[in-house]
Amino acid sequence: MTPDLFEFEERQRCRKWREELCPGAVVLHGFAAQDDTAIFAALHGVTGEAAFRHMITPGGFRMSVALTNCGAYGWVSDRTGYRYDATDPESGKPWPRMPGVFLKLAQKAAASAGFEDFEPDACLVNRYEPGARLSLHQDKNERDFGAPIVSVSLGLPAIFLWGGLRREDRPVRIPLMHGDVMVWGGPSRLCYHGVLALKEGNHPLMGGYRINLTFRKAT
DNA sequence: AAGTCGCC
DNA sequence: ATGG
Repeated sequence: MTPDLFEFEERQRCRKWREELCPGAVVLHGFAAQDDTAIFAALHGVTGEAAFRHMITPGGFRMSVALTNCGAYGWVSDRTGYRYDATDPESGKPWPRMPGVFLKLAQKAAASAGFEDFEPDACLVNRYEPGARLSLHQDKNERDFGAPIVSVSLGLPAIFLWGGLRREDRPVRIPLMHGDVMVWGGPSRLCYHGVLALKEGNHPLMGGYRINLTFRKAT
């Protein structure tokens, strides 16, 4: 198959995905770029209180992505399962409070995508190093799927995988760069998604990492 | 179960 | 290298 034909078919698939599989998902290119130094400073505050760690999946595997949380609730995984917890299992203390710059950014992005009054109570902070990946999954540990998901990309670029509502739906590849924000909710709230293994690189602000902030209403 | 592997 |  020629590259042109491949690109044409990929475009067709993207259109089908937008219109049929995941309506309501939005990519806001560069939306967070202007705030990146403030976000970076706030991030240091959060990770100083609750360090990145590699959680264990119920299957007993170590996740390649390191994560921590801020906000009233944090997403945790161990051999017993996935859940939201108000305390950090590493320290027994509450998660760091959600920085104002995080909350405002999430609310502004949600509103831009048509979701007014987004009140996230959980912010997952994912750190990808080269080789780290996230296989296809749904965000479904939240109590109420009425609220959207807001996902902020910082640092090294990554290829995001956007699937449909069924695991068998072949994902579309979406390149995400520093400052890009994705919002999905409504009919696309439970779409499968993942991230391909991160490539090596250097970013002026984030160095050799990709940081992803994911805002959710957990309760 | 948000993982990894071997095989094709 | 990629994907089932």
